[in-house]
Amino acid sequence: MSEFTPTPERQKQILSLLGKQGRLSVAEIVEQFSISEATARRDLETLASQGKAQRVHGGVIALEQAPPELPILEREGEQTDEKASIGRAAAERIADGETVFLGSGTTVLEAAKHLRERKNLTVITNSLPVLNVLAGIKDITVVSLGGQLRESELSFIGHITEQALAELRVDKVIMGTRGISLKHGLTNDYLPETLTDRAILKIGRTVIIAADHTKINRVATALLAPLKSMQVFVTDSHAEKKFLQSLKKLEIEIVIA
Amino acid sequence: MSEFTPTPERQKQILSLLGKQGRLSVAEIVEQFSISEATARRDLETLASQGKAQRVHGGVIALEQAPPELPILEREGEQTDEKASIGRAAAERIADGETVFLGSGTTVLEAAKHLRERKNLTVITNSLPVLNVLAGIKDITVVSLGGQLRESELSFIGHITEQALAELRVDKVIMGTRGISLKHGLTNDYLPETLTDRAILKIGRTVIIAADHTKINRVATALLAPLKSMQVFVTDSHAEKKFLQSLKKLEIEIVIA
DNA sequence: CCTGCTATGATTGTTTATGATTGATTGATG
DNA sequence: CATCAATCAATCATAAACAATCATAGCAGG
Repeated sequence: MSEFTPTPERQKQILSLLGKQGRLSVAEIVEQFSISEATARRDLETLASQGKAQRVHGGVIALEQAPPELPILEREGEQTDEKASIGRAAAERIADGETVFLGSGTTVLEAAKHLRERKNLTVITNSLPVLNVLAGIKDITVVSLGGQLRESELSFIGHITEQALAELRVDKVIMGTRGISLKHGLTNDYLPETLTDRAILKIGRTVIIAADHTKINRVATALLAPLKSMQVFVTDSHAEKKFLQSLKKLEIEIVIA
Repeated sequence: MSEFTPTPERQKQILSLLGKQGRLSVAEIVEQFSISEATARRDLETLASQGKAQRVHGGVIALEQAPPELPILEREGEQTDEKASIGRAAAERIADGETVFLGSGTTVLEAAKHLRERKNLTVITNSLPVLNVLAGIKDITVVSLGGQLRESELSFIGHITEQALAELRVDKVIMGTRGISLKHGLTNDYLPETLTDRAILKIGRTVIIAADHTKINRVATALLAPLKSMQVFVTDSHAEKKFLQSLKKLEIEIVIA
């Protein structure tokens, strides 16, 4: 893979780290990015001059942010790189002209970002962030399931959601999961969402599950569906080989992002 | 390998690679396509000048798609002050604990902003901006009608929307309008939305129409509803007195923001 | 065959990003 | 408030990346 990290890119990463941690020392940056102190300071100087961070002796601190950090936003940032490439790989399974359902979660959101250049696409979703990412894009018809907005995930669930699902069919479904294991299949951790998610799985001919390696062999509280309800599994290169082998035996296609 | 690749084709491939990796160094391109650095740079220059990639020292990075300015956002700014105070006045008609429907449009969006501090409120909406304004707020239950997203207004319309409406009833409806006249009543300018809007008017016991004075005596293309289907009209102080008098005779409550 | 055009690659001097060095500044600690 | 280690700004050196220029090869049209 490319180790090429241009300066603006690195500064963005610093900013993102800063957002997560609230503050960063020069030393931390030096270590994290393998750059000299001089460069680290120059980056901080740049960010400070752009008003994106506040410089202090020894490092930087994040600016006070007005909008309350929503859970889904907080979670963004963990395994960011993996999630981005998984999302990208999942998006590549979608062709121009198709109708696709996108579920909630940060990985799926990454996939949505990469669908913006598709032509003549119809996207159905129950995720508010996905709606925002795809709203107003030419050549993409966006359909939202309605329903009650679940705060933590910013996704719609409930009776209205399921009623809307009953009217729709799609070529492909891209969903995330909280846990995937050979024994328990796909699991979630919020029961009311499970009913909605099950309904979603049924409307697609091809189900693509996108999940980074930390989800593997993990079991969340609510059983969602057996493994065989998915056709494609997209994950990152840290995924345990043995697990992937077992999936292959179940005739599930494996994509390593 | 070693196929001849015409220049535009190669540039497309570079773009596609960039989409997958997020960033590309000149060196990577040189290697991948067996071309000289000069050519690689020329390609990147071309792509950058077309706005398809962002050039940085050492290579390029993928653009983060700056969401195109949406019509509704552009429209924000006209009569901003009036709309803000109309929105506030409309929001004041809503009490803690009520269930309210918010339609689309900038004036209603202003009302939504002022509902954020209400307790135990249930808000139903078909407007994406309203969803975003109220998402994740404690003490507010947010319910979205689903449906097809109408680009220009960022509102949901269509069959799914109306189906969801059939299941819901609210205490109060706050809506905007494109035109309001004594003779033609409330009018809109996009026919498919009209059906949805009519359905919305039916689910509320009290209908509050919020519209600045420029909408008065204006007639848009699609007839929406007669004046008597609204109970409260909120407008600004520039509204024509005679018009307001006539509304009062129809037992419509007038609120001047 | 020539002529002009385009894409390319090589060469050049210039600019940029970076890391090292140095002496100044800071702020913690006794 | 004096001391000292940490941190800093300023400067310089260097290697990588760059833009500009020119030369060449391939090709189209006359």
